[in-house]
Amino acid sequence: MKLKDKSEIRPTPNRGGTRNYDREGTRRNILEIASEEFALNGLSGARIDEIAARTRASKRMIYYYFNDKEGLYLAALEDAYRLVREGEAKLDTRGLPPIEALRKLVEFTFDHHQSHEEFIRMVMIENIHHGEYLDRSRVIRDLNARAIDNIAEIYSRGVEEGVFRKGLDPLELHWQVSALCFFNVSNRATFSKIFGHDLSAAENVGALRGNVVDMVLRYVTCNEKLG
Amino acid sequence: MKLKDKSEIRPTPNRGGTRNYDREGTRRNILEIASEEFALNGLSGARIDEIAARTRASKRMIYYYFNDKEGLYLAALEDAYRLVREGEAKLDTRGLPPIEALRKLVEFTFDHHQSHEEFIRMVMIENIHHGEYLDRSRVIRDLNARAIDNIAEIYSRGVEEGVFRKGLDPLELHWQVSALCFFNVSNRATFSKIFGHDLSAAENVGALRGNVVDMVLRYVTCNEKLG
DNA sequence: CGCATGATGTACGAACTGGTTAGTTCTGTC
DNA sequence: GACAGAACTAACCAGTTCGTACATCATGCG
Repeated sequence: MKLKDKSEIRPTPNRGGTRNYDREGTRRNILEIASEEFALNGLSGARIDEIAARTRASKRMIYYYFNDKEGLYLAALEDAYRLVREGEAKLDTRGLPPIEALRKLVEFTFDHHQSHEEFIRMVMIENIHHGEYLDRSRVIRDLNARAIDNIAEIYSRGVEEGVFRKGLDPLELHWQVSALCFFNVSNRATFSKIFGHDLSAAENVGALRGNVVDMVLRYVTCNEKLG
Repeated sequence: MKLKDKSEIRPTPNRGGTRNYDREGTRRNILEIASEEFALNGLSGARIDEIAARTRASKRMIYYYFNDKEGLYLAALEDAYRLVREGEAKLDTRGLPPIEALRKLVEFTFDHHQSHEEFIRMVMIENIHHGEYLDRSRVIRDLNARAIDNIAEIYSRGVEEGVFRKGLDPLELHWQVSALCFFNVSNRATFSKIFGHDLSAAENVGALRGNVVDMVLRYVTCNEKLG
């Protein structure tokens, strides 16, 4: 391993005047293009030359900022997680009654997955790699650790109030919601081609969304609470 | 270098006058190794040289039988689909009352996915490629066309008998079951690493399986029919 | 037998790809 | 305004990778 960026050892003397070319801008530009390419083509499928060509910077800059291809991939993966988790933080279910809170959470999760296909693809790609890069990233694990807090809180509130069944595992619940929201985006290509009917298409996705919510609510609520 | 002694070389009775050593055997051997490599590394990640090295045959034979890398990948994809669909054909729910039939179908689907990780990975990989190879394969589409018949039949029977709710779309139902069974395998790596708890591990998978069945049944059945 | 034909191995090469070398341009500082 | 060092580039390099040309071998048939 080589010397880490000296820029980190000596923070950029950025005070006052508009500093240098555009360190952060270049880095971001590279990262954005790289994210697109990795999400589209996978780790081994993406080409450094292609990324460099589409960048405002040069190929050498990629190695300058990210060391190697894997470093760039990891940065893209971290960025993808960061982006969606930041988006998720916008969901606020406090104050809502448990059933409404859960409904809102499922709808939000569904929509959020739906509108972040690039993230879904990165997660798929990372799973193909057995999560080995996620493993190397403390950042990502920290980022996700609390992804379950929300649903856990809603569930325990619902149990307290007697509207949710006892004995469910919040982690499993989170898992089930994720499954129903993730698959829709991840397997859209094969599913729609096989059945000749695209459930994730704009005109059908609403029905599916409603049924996913329905499925989760029927699963969690006590029977007599639902019509 | 394997000059098999001639006693071994007598497999297929070559009709039509053309002779052969073990045409079908060689083909299968290549295909099996290739399937492993593609499932493990993806289309761009897999290496023809590596596949050839692990094969009993030579690299030349791969091109002889499969033309190019994409041809080999497509053959591996088709084979993966063929294998699981053949396995699925073993499920027989005729005669069972609808609720039991659906339970059996979900359990079977869950287990089947669980025990065919290689297939799941191929489907993931194919989705990464936007289903473009599946698109080229009439074989696969034909193979899958009736994958939905079973659940559709069970559902309509259940509605007739008054135990299932009316108005659900069998295709959507199939989709929901698939989601709950697929995700478990496909996202195992990232999910378990993030939450430090592997829901798909042998000791936990039973609980999850039961809850998936439960979720589907609660969704489909009329309320008063379930405890 | 010997020739046509299909099956197989060996060796090689053109193009590609990740990564590096060597050098240039810009900027703040003294 | 000389200097140090950061930001940046073009050209290159070494190893890889898909694919092929060609020789070879086995067998059936005339």
